[in-house]
Amino acid sequence: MSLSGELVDDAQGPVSSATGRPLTKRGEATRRRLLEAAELVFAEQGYHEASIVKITERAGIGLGTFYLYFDSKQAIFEALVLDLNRRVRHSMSESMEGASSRLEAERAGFAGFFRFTAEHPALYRVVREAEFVSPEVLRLHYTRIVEGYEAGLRAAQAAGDVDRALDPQTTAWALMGMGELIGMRFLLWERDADGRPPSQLDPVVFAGMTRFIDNALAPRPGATHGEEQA
Amino acid sequence: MSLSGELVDDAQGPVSSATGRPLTKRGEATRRRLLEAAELVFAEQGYHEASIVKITERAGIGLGTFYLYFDSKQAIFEALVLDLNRRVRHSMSESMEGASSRLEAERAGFAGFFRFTAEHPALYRVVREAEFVSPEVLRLHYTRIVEGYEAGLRAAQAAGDVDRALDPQTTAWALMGMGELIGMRFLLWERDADGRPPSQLDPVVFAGMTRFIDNALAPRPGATHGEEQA
Amino acid sequence: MSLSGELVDDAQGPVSSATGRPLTKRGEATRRRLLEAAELVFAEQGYHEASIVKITERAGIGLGTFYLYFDSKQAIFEALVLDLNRRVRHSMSESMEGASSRLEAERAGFAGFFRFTAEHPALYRVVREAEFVSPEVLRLHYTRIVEGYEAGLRAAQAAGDVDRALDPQTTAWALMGMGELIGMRFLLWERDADGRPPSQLDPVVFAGMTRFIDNALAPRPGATHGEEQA
Amino acid sequence: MSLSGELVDDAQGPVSSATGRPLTKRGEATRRRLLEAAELVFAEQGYHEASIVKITERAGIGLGTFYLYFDSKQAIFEALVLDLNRRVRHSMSESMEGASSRLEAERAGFAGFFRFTAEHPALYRVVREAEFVSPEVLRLHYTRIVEGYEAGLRAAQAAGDVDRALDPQTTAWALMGMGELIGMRFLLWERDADGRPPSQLDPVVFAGMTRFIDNALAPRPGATHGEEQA
DNA sequence: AATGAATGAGTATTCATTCAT
DNA sequence: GATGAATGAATACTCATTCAT
Repeated sequence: MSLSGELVDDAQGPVSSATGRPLTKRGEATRRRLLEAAELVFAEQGYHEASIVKITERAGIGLGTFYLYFDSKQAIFEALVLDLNRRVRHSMSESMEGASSRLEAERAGFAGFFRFTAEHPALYRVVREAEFVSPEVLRLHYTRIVEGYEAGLRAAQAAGDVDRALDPQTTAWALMGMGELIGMRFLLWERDADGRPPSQLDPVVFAGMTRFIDNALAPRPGATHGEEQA
Repeated sequence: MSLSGELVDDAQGPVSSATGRPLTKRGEATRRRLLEAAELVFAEQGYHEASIVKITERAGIGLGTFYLYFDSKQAIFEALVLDLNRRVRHSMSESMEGASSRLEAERAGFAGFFRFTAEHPALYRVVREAEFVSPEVLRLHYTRIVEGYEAGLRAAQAAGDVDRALDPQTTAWALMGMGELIGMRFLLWERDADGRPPSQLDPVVFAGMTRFIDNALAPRPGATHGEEQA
Repeated sequence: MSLSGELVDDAQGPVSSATGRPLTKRGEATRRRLLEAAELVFAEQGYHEASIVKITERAGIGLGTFYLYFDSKQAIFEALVLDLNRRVRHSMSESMEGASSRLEAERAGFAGFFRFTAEHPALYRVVREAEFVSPEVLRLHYTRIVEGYEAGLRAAQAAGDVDRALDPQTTAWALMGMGELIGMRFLLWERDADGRPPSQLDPVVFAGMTRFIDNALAPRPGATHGEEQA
Repeated sequence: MSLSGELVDDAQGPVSSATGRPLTKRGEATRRRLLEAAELVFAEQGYHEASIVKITERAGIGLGTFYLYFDSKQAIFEALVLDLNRRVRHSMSESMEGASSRLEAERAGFAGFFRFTAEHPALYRVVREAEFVSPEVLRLHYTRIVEGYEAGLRAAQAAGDVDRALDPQTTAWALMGMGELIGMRFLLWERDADGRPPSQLDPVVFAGMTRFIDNALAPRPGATHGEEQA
């Protein structure tokens, strides 16, 4: 009911909301402009303050045109969350490429996450409001990111790079939570002398976080093999 | 603009919103009923779906009466967040009393946080929506909790119970984020076979989290004295 | 689904659409003004062209107030049809009082029907559009009137005043149809030299119709006893 | 204002709505498909719920193409009413052919009318809604049918087959009204055990109606020659 | 101290019609 | 001849807030 239509991730490319037909090149461009405008408007005003009129004005298209591409306000919101999710994960894996070690990769992933957060404050605000607008899509968002962490952790544990006594799922969610609140506090709330948001995390904070994560994940000499689990 | 009136925490007790006079005993009770109804309604429906009519009906009070106690919908929302914040911190310090060690206390604090979260899902939902409704009060909420963590961490570092290389502020926000997402994922999203939410954290998860925190905070043999800081 | 709420005919008096409570005297008056405005607006513009704003402006009350009394545009429409139905039947039975014979009463009933039609062209237009807006209420309208005719016919047949070979139900619907189209053609479509609608049926037409009905209903010498009936 | 363009009955065959030129054979077919689709859509949804998109989709034709054949939604509606009117009158005269007497013909005409009504419920719904969409075309519809009745009645009166005291015009409208309401009640509202509409009038009803008409029209021994008129 | 009738600004959504291709 | 993307005017309905009682 809540998810308008299915949650399929545009596997075969976007289609017209009215006719169900695949979009022409012109249509594709219009849809993209709507999504970009929506990102800005939702980020600035939040879901409820945002309005279709504001979005279409920002996109420079007619009001009615909106409904050729999205069924409803909720529908574009969900499409936007999924779109941002895809992009943040892309940003994270890009950062991780070429890392020399597991831990290095984990760190790089975080850096990618923070970079994206700083560049797209929308992601943050939009996702938090999703809790009430579209719980399913919110879960999808978190779960997809967490699954990436979790897979990395399991591999690192197998390789002996990460403490085997840690529960990978719990740990993955813990890392997700850390990233979220630290991004919120030190990127989104912070303002420099000119009142402008920082473009990257303060080095002290980043170092502190790295230390924290390194400590938490490092294999412990005493612990032999994950016997605490379950 | 956003904070209706000041954010003072009712230091001298609540006053009539209309006359500014302190409340009589009867008025006090009416105000309390409104806050309790608001907690339920906001938790179930979220800020925007909630309405003054729903709150007053739930409280068994006339619509007009509402404005004798609160200036606006936003005002009762802010009062509610502050109230919940006071109570969750109370729950945490209660849990920490009688802890034998610093680390023990930290763990107990987390347990108190999760207990409160499980018992008051309202806190969680209400706080997440506060981002858009009243950013100031949201910051106050997080900051107050984090300050507690941070003070504890500094003391523990001084006593040598916690790794001195960790930045206390960063670490405190990291812990807050962990608690928030783990509470969300494993308390609020989880459902047992009967579709009912769990009343406490799954032991595996709690153990995994404890291990994670213990690892992260434990003093490292190699590190001598916080020289990595800034 | 179509009938908003139930079709009960305000047996215990109208209630607030919002709270479900019975109306105060002031509320009662407001509701009456809305119904009167609705009769005019629906009659002039038809259901679809009519709008809540037009109705409330005509009634001289605020837009939002409308929804204190009716759940929707359809709801006031249905209430109006039922109200008009009650009144036309009242007008008909009033006309029939004191008729010296069965046939006389039947004729008087028709006269009452036409009088009401001439005074309330709304009835006619509103009812015809009801076919699409609220089929149930339309059926109720016709059925209630027809039942009156039918009961009269049965009694008259028993008394030997009406041809016993006639099927009372079919005959009742035939009479209803006659009345409707003759009212439409000779009252609602007709205009005098000044372009004004007539306030009563042209005597030629009324006489023609009376002759037609008298012929149709009069007991036939040849027919012995309603053996044609089902 | 209401009649889009003139009400001429396509006397010289349909023309392009855009160029005003007569249609090619291909164009003719497209126009016909549009009218057929319109009959279905208007009948199922009524005028206002119907939309050009629904009609063109049903016709398997591009949206823009519609305006090559009709100026507006109202224009196709009017064309449709006129088309149905032509066909119902055709159906009626077909039925009347070969009737042995005037009264027989009258009865056969009714049978034809009901047959058409049962087969084209569209006629009924579309016509009733026409009251608000296009009053002129509605009048044309009724008037054309009534004129047929009236002519027949005059001839029958001249031949002494019908009571000369009846006013032919009034009687014709009375018959029209009877047919309409009886068709509505016993064809369109009726459903058999399987919920399907009947394909013809119930014999009891038809017999009852025949008796009613026969009574009404039969020459009365007492009445000499229409002296009651005016 | 309490009430609830009245208000009207604000918003999502629909659809007939146009026009560039 | 045919198409369908784009348009924006129009409308039902909600709800925080006021105020007379």
